[in-house]
Amino acid sequence: MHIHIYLPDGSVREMPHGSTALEVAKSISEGLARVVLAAEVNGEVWDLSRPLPDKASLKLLKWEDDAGKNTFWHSSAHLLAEALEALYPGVKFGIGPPVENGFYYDIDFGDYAFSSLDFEKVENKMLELAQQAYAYERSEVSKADAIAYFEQKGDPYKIELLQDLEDGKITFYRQGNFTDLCRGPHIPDTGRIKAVKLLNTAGAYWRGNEKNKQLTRIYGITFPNSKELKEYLFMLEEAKKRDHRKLGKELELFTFSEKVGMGLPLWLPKGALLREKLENFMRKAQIKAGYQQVVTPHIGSKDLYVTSGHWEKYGKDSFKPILTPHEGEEYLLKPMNCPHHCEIYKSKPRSYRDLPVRLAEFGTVYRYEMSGELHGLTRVRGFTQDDAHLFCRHDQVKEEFKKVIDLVLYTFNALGFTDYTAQISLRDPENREKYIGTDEAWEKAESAIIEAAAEKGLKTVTELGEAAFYGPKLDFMVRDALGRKWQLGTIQVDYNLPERFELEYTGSDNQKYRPVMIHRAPFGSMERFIAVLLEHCGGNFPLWLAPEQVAVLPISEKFKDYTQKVSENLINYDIRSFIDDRDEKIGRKIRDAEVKKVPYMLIIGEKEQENGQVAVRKHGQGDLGVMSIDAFVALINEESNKEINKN
RNA sequence: GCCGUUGUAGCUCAGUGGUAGAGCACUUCCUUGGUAAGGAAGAGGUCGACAGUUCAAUUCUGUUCAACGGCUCCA
Repeated sequence: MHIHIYLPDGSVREMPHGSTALEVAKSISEGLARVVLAAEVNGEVWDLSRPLPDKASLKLLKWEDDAGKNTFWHSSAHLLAEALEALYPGVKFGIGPPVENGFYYDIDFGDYAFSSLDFEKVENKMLELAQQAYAYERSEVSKADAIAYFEQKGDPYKIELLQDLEDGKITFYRQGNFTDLCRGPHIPDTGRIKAVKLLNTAGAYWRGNEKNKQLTRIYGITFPNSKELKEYLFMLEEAKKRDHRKLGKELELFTFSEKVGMGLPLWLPKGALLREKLENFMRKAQIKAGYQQVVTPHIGSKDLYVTSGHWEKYGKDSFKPILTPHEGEEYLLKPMNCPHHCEIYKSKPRSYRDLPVRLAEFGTVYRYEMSGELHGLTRVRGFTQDDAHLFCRHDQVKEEFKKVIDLVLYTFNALGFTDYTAQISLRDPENREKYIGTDEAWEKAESAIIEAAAEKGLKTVTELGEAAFYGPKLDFMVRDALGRKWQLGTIQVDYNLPERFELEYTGSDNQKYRPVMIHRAPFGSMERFIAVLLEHCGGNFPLWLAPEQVAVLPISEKFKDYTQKVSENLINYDIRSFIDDRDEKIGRKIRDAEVKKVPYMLIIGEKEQENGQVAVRKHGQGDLGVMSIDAFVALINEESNKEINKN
């Protein structure tokens, strides 16, 4: 009796009945058998030790495959649990899944405060257990037996998990002395794990619910060899160097002050200049796209937000209302610009001929974020949105949506973002009562977004249940230096606010109609965008954005007058520069300008003065030779123009 | 908000139950130097804040504030 196994290259292998994926690997080569971690059997990931069915399509998963890594890390989580059980008898186990970079296990340590000081001990224990090369053994158990096992062991979390599982589909995995409830699959044995590093600990609520007990989550990562671990740790160090909080301080872009308040960034001169450049870029693009700028106050009457529905839904996330001293009127620090813009729309009667009306504002908003949530510039309590609201007719929605996608892509392109994902967020079909608005309106909005994204050729992922309460949306997400995902640009359809504010326009038939509203912000917030941009370019801004474009470096004070002349020339051409006239050697001035990541340096000495030239040095590249001032100005202008207009 | 870690000079960080340290930055002086750190001197700290223990606390204990790593949330 033989079975037939189909391999990814199209070949078919004949194996004895009952053969496992590991045996298939061995039949190909011993080397392969040593590195294979798991098997994908008919699209499902399996242990290597399970007998294969006839006519199975088989893919052998190695470290290089994401599913292989996941299996490896999942097995590592079990190894961590085994080590913990050995070192801290009586600990209770939550869940221990693989994550993007490694794995974690949620542990109830009882009264013991587990901390990073314990890491080394646990790492050593893990390595010791790994060396025993215990096999991961799969067994099927009945629900009653499974519950009995954990009752006897005293693991209440596992019992809670078991309650939700269907009898007959429950499996245990055992390696060494440790048995865990687990769907699997796992790598063949612990011996594959050669390098172990625990990364950090964190509190995590059982099942992610704030009302439940908080467990200690231990994050770790493992590798099949120590070289890869070293490389990973090196990469982590490099990423830390790009952290926007570090670069923001070093490059003097922004700061925080306890006195001003947490989550409230202070923009230093260079950071403010950078923001201004980005705002001007967006303003110009928006004018081309037919937007009009408006300005609205930082506070608005509470009534405004009661009308918009935000008070009811997000009142707890706003700063508490401010009262006027005598009348006791209630005002909110504005958490949103849209209600204000609705009132601007209403300030005069609108005709169908006027639509779409596109109102834009760099609007600063204030939202209460929980203290533990604040994070550099990416999560703050006061921030400026590059906000705009488009009021249009139903038949214009899709077209407007597409134009906004164009604007977002133009922006990302100009700033060098190529690694982003577009997420379409739709309503949760199970929970329709969570949302404001009619089914009909929602269906129209959702199909408009899906069609617009498809026609623009966006690569998208669709998430059910991620929509805002008032409408579906399209978000653009990018990753920061440490791999964390951040939402930047957003486009949202809103059929709700026009209703609540009773917005109208007069149609060609002289009847009144409701416009549709589109909220959109290509940057999202200036703060978050700059944070991500800073990490993206590692502080080496494109020339057109660099707060300081040119450092003018005289070799000695003898060339003071000529240096001054060069500087005036640059100012005349709107090139941002500064003179370093300290009593230092030229090598020192160059070093300091390089560290500050100034794109260009001009070295001014006797030769340059005599010939009316400048010696040009480019950041990160070195000496470009001498040229006339005019030639340098042309070089700068050409480079900036090329950067902005690369679309 | 919750759990854990951290808090010493402008920055990066040593250190101690008995009057506080380094490097860089800063100030002054010397140096006038050609493509990534010239030399010397000086100034700078209520050791996050508030209590407690102690003859004595920056050090030990408690509380609090903030930052960091997560959880939860994100119009």
